[in-house]
Amino acid sequence: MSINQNDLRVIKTKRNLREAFIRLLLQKRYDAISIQDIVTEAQTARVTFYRHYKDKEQLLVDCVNVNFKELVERMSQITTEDVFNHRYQALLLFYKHIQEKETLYKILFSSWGTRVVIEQFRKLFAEMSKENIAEQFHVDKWRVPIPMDIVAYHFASAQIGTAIWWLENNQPYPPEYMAKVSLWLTLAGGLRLFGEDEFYIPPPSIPEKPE
Amino acid sequence: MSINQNDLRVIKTKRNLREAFIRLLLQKRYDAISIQDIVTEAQTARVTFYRHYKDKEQLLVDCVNVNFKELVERMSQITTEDVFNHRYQALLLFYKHIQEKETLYKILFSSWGTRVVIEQFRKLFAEMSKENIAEQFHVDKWRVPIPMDIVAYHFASAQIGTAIWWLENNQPYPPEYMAKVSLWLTLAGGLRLFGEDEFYIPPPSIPEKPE
DNA sequence: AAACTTAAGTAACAGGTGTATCTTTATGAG
DNA sequence: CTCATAAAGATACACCTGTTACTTAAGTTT
Repeated sequence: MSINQNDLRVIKTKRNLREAFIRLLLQKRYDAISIQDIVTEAQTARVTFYRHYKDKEQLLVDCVNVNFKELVERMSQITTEDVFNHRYQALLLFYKHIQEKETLYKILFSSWGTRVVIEQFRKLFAEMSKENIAEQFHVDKWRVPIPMDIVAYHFASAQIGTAIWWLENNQPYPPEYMAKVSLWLTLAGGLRLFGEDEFYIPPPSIPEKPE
Repeated sequence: MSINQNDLRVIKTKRNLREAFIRLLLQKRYDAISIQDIVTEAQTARVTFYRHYKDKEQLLVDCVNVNFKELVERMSQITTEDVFNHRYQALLLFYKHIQEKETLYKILFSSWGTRVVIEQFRKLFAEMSKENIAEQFHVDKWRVPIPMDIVAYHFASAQIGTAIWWLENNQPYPPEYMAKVSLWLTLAGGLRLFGEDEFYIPPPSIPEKPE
């Protein structure tokens, strides 16, 4: 029934399509690229495309994923005990990765249809944040009653937002600065903007979850 | 050349299309709705659609915008001097608005193509955050050297992320709780997760902006 | 109320999309 | 090496998209 992803022909075909797509993305906007364009560039039949991908978006997701394995791989090699430092290193790699693939990511982020990329980033960070925060929750004497999912989503989205700003404004600051700012905003929050004691907010208590 | 937006016929036609679209969205997925479907439902000609909207997405943006005017209107009527409380009230209205239009927004958020909505939300919050933060920056004795744009994007994205989580998880908590959590995470950040003094991070100094 | 302006409707077209059927050919298991 | 298997290629189809040229009719203006 379904296609054997280990078949040499499949691997070749998919790589072919990905590479053709990337080549086209360097030439024209995402929306302006038709499936026909992609298969022509990849020198294959249109039907073949549909055998592997539901639509153009799925091909993009595949491209982004392949690229991401690299980033995830790098992040997994960070060797620090310090959670704070770990988070900083991860963010730094994140920004450096975007910088390294500047041309590609600029294109990816610039056209609307490609918010796919954002979604992938979000998932990655949400996963990462979840782990970090989970640890903290265990050793945490405060036991802040906020569901971890919310925290993960909140932090991940915040970091992605900052990164998008950076990209859309042509990277006015170096990755080191961005990682530091992003981390600082996430951890210290706006608290300092308001003065520390003046606006102290007690952690909200968790309400009954209705069935 | 361009179409007179005040012409009664135009107003009628556009409202017609919006309403037809919303009706269809309650029946099937965004992707599954064709322009043909919309104009059939609206009892108008396909060409008419294209006279007013570039594509399906632009119609959606219009729908979202119309809905948003309401929210923005409500937010503008908050009458508190206290910045913290103002922000809480705004977030509360935000969550209540989503809750009020639950069915619609669930559909809007559920399908990928409709991340348009997120984009609109993001803009709204970025604008709001900017204003609030701008004020704070003026009276702030700390003078934290982080560009306001970054701060706005960071906070806005964080809040949107939290809201999406809430929607995607079928609103397990009441709006009051969500507004409080969202605000607490934004302002107090994860600082408390790590213990306050232990991980104190000095605000990053601003680097030279390269020409 | 009549005349003018301009939006809506009709019809047609060149592309693109996604799917089904059948043939050819590359791959990998024995 | 050979053969069964399954992926790639060729062709055709119904439907959708975005656009143009032209006609009809609703609305605005005087």
